[in-house]
Amino acid sequence: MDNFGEILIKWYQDNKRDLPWRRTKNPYLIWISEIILQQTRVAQGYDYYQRFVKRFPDVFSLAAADEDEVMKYWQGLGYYSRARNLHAAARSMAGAGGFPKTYKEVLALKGVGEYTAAAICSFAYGMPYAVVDGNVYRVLSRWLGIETPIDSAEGKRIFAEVAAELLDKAQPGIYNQAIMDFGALQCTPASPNCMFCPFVDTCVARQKGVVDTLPVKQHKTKVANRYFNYIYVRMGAHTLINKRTGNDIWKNLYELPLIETENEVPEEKFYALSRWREMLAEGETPLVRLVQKGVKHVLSHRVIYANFYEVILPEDSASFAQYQRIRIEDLHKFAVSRLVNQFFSLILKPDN
DNA sequence: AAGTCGGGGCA
DNA sequence: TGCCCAGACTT
Repeated sequence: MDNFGEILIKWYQDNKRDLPWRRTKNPYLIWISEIILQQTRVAQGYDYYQRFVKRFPDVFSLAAADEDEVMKYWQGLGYYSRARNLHAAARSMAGAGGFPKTYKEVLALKGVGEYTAAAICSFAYGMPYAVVDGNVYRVLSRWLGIETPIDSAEGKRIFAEVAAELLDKAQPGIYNQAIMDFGALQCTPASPNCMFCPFVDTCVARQKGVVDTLPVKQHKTKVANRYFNYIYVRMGAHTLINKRTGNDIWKNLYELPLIETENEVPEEKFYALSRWREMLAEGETPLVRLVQKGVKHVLSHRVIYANFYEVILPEDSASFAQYQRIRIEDLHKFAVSRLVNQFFSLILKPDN
């Protein structure tokens, strides 16, 4: 036992996790799991997978669903373009008769890039395509001592070539699962378990003492602030919502009427905002109060500071005419961001 | 090539 | 706090 793949697969047999999407060769189920797990830890995506495939057991049931319902099943998971693309791809596949059988066709599905296509085709069809994900970058950069940045064109090329060369072409599915589990469980980003690693004697990074510095990433995301002022309108038993449609965060999720500002707007100045005045019908002076102030919502490259105002208007008010009017008790049926959802949790409690 | 898109877990 | 996670898409 002297080559990388054999040692890796031996480690995998002793340490692998028992995961539901590993118990099937159904390309649809594998596809769903791979999309859910993009930039998402297994622990975070696990329950979403179970609920999703129970409701949408095949490509036709997913294709037949409304996008709003698909988004609701994705609520809270993040990167919502995954859900939109998943649904669009399902409709495309249903129209074509089912899940595609070739790498080229799989790669052409919306939301499926080189990593996901390799994963699906190796796991479901046994095709010899090597996955290159965050785990693979880490494991290979350390074992081989590759210092080329993984987010450069040259780095992507080099790692793809090395990964393809190391792939066990007789059992590509097992090998791909093995290298990813090895990265997730053994060769972890922080404090990897080098003491009990089967590659401890051949790992270049270990020999050079640079395990902590690999893989190299050249680009760091800068974080910008945004300021949201949400308006919770109460008109008797009704409230108002809106679907986000622009090319922005939370596209196709619902939210309350929103006024975004360049800077933090203190309560005294909120009432003078022109956009706020324009939302009101002529002559209406609603009862307004600031319910939640300065809620900090952290995303990967944005920090949102949100204020939540409550506005009380008569049941037959003509204000906020451009928004969708729904019963307050139906709020839970719409897919919303974590930020909006935490506000709903607060206001829907009986003691508020 | 760089920017954008969520949310959560970890040291 | 900063970094990372079974990445893909747009500009």
